Amino acid sequence: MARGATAPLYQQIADELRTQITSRALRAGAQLPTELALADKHGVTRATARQAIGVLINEGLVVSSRPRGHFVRQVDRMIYRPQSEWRPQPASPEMDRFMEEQTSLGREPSQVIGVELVTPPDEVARRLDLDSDQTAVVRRRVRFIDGMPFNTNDSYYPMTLVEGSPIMYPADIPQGANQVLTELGAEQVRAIDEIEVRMPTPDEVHRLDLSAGVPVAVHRLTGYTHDGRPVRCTINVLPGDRHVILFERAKPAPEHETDSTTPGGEPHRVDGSLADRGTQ
Amino acid sequence: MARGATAPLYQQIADELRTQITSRALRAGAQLPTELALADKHGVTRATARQAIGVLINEGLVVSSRPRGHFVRQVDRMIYRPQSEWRPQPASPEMDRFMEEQTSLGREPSQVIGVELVTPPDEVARRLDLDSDQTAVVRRRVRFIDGMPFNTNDSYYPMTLVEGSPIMYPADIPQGANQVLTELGAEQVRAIDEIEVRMPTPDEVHRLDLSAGVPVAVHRLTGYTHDGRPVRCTINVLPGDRHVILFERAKPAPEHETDSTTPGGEPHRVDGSLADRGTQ
DNA sequence: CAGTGGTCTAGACCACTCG
DNA sequence: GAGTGGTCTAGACCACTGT
Repeated sequence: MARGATAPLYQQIADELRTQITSRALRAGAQLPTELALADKHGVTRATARQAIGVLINEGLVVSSRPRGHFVRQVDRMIYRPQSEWRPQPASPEMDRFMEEQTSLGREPSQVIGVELVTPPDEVARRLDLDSDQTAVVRRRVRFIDGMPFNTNDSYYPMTLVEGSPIMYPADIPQGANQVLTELGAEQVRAIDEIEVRMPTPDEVHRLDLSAGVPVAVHRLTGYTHDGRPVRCTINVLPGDRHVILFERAKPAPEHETDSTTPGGEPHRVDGSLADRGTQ
Repeated sequence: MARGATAPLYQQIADELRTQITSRALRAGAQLPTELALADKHGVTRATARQAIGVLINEGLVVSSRPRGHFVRQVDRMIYRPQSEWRPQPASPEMDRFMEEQTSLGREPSQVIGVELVTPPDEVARRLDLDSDQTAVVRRRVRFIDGMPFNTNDSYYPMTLVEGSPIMYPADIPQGANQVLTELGAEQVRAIDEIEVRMPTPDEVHRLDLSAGVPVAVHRLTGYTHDGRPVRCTINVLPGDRHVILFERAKPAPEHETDSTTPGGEPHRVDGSLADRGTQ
């Protein structure tokens, strides 16, 4: 870079537009110059102007609203709080600050799409300790807010555990699935949350109505009973432009102190039996 | 879809290649057909074949290694565990299963890039309860694994708090920054983790050597003392193809039970003073 | 130096929406 | 019907890497 060589034309154009967007000269929702206007202004063909806009689209800064034009993306994220299943109210006053305003706008119940009996995908079977021939019950739903798809939510339960319970039926469970598990003698008292970040699959793009340049967070939740038996595995797909994931933590009771400045500590390579490998 | 209209040619080609990749007919690391070969095979021009490959690149499935060709992306994620600052060892046996193998491969200490005095960006000032004219100390680092940049880590502290302490100097802190805070009478006992997902900025692409189609998770950690004073704000940028974020949780001591099946509960719109708004 | 991908031009036609 | 973006062609030249 900057070694005498000049950047490609489309990058220069993209850089100029990006600067206008990040500096708010072009505000969220504003229309960009048309491809022809951009091409004229910079003395290039429309294809090159288009390539510049394509860069910004893939960065998630710009959306195309055909055939009206290109517009600066508007983002409006909602708080997603995995801990709310056990702690509906935040435990700390600090947490309240993150949630103090407009916490109740546009709520709609999530919609149960259906219940299926399946041989679970590998990633689920491993987490539920199921053999490849054992079946699981999956409740699939898509959550909507203001009529827009917001996230998907697939909860898997071992078939042997939930057979005959309300979990098997595609209706809302008024008392909540966790309460049903407790009544089945399999109260979920611990959980592990995994969060992975990637670009969506075409199927996810379709189900969640995602536009280009929007990554997703995949939140996998595995719930365990007191004696360490996995009883449920939930896979949530959260569009990146619609969510902030929030956790709150407290320092555990002191035994021996071990501190590190860097959160995350030393990374561990994911090669174990529970890890997903290969291409995405 | 499928309403008589046929998909664009480049989409058809992209679909065919994607199927080969997800079915492992084309394995991670394998080379794709050259653009010319693809064009010939499908009777289109090179530009169209190129457009098809571009789709897969932006989905993160394919990388270009110029001028050798295009290859199926190889992903290898490491575990990132925010809780390890307080709990170096997992609390539950289930957690061990996620970390049982090759936990120590390729470790290298993170590298302290520098310490600066700055007026913190808005997102940090809000979280640290600083006025816009108060300064903060920021320790910037990039973590490397096997010589590759792995994530960035910027920790901000209120200047008035850490003045004169080892936190001000760009050397490693053997006892850890948390211990220094404790010695300063500001022990961090609670924390809030925020995780946001988006495409990287050009600067992040450069610093982390990201290729196209790789989103990032932004992990913001705010640490609080016993009396609720924020004492540090860390912003980590984690490339999506290199990390899985892991949390473990236990059900809090029972008071009144309130269960919900859906983790995340009802989303809350992020409009508060701590939220970041607008474009990305 | 052969072969790859990266950039760019100069056209063309289409589908859709808005006035 | 005018104007927008979406798709596609048929070329051209360049930069870089491996042999």
